[in-house]
Amino acid sequence: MRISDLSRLTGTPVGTIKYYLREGLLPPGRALGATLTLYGDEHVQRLRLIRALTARGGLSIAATRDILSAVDRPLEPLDMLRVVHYALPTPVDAAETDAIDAQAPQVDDLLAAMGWEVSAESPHRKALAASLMDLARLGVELGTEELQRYAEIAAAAARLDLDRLEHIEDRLRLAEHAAIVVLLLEPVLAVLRRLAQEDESHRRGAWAGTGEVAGVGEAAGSGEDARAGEGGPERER
Amino acid sequence: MRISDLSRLTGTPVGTIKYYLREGLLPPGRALGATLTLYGDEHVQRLRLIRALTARGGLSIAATRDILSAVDRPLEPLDMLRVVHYALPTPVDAAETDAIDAQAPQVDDLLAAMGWEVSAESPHRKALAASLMDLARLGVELGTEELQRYAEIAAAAARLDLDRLEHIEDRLRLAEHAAIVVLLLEPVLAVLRRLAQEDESHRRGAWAGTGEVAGVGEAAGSGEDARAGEGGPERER
DNA sequence: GCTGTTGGAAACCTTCACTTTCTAGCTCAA
DNA sequence: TTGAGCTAGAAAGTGAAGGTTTCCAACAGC
Repeated sequence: MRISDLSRLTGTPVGTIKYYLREGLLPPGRALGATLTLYGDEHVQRLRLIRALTARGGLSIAATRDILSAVDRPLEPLDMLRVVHYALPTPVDAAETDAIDAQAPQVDDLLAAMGWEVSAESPHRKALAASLMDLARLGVELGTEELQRYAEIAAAAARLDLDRLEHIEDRLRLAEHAAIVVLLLEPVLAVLRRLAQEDESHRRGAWAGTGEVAGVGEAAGSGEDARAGEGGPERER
Repeated sequence: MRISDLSRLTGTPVGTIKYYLREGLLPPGRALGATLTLYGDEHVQRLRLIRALTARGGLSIAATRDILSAVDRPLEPLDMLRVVHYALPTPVDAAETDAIDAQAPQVDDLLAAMGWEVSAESPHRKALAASLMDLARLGVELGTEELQRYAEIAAAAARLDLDRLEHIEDRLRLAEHAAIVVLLLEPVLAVLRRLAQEDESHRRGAWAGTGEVAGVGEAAGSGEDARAGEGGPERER
């Protein structure tokens, strides 16, 4: 197919496709002449992956390129995961290294307590320390015990994640799936958590207090609504 | 304290503080003259919250403003959660409404199966549908059953989240904590999941095949003794 | 042959989150 | 009381990111 077909099939403007080609996110097609280059189904799939990683996953073009280039190398699953993990943006302010390092023991303790085997160089150690520092500064102390409970939840998610990969034989398909599972299931989990938060706060209606609602009418900025199906506290577990 | 003190205490440049004032993220200080305005501890705390939400949570200035303005209204916990949820960016391409709506039944089924009570207008319904659409297009079908397992994990997280809020009496503190718990615990959970993924893939070493590592860094800390099963949550399986 | 598409490069655009610059007034130590 | 150094507030500028537009010559396909 030609570039216009690719554009039509994926809903991506031709200009954008050219941009991705230029940036090396999308491999070049098969050039048949000065004005004709053909693309295949793999380009369609790749383009969808690019859009999902950038638009949904919020990855930058550079991070996406790193991850895609890793996906194209047939790595061991473990290496694949590491490459994907390392390519991920971990916003850690260089100016705050000291304050962040102060949280490192708590991270080490957690990993030890969970019995997790994690490379000493994993960027996620620092990322976790940075988040804990933020929380501490804001007066929110996550106790060891509570952190462990979240860690167990994360472990359960990770087991499900890896279950999805376990049966895949083909290396390249595995690599692509690893990237998808790691990166695109994260927004899924995040949104499920928010939905669950809403339900859970309905369930705990009693705790919500008695009051009628103050001035909620003008919800901030965007979409507002009246409280639709408000069930109230009559709900069992 | 004056603006320079505020700057020093939080590590935020004066210019940036002025910018936040201008954008309405930070309430104005107490003006004592044409060139002297005093700020208090609440400004320090607010500034830290702004930095955490933007730098760590990745929120835009506009979303942060929405959330902060909600935090300043003493709402019911339930309303607070809703306002925070609604202010969140949910990247849903308007051009794809049709394809997204096609996934709505699956979302409804999930909510019904989980017994979750969620407002019909919740933006997260569409957000979830959009993610499922992406995954489907990429050839990753999340079966109902598997989706439910993730949903249970999310529910467990949500229960922990709300546990943190339950005992808070003061409305304004509660509002702030709700925002923190919803928004800043998300990166924590995400990073814990990644750490757990690494551990889990080590655990499944057999599946990883035999191979030595291609080109990527040091082998992950192999000879560690730290995996004491003590104290911490014992792993089953 | 005529109309429309393509490849490739370069210039351009928009948004975001700050930064810089400027003016004029004020504070405070010497 | 003087002058070096804040300070408020507005306006303009910056740099990165992620495209988008504009060209043009070379085809493609009817």
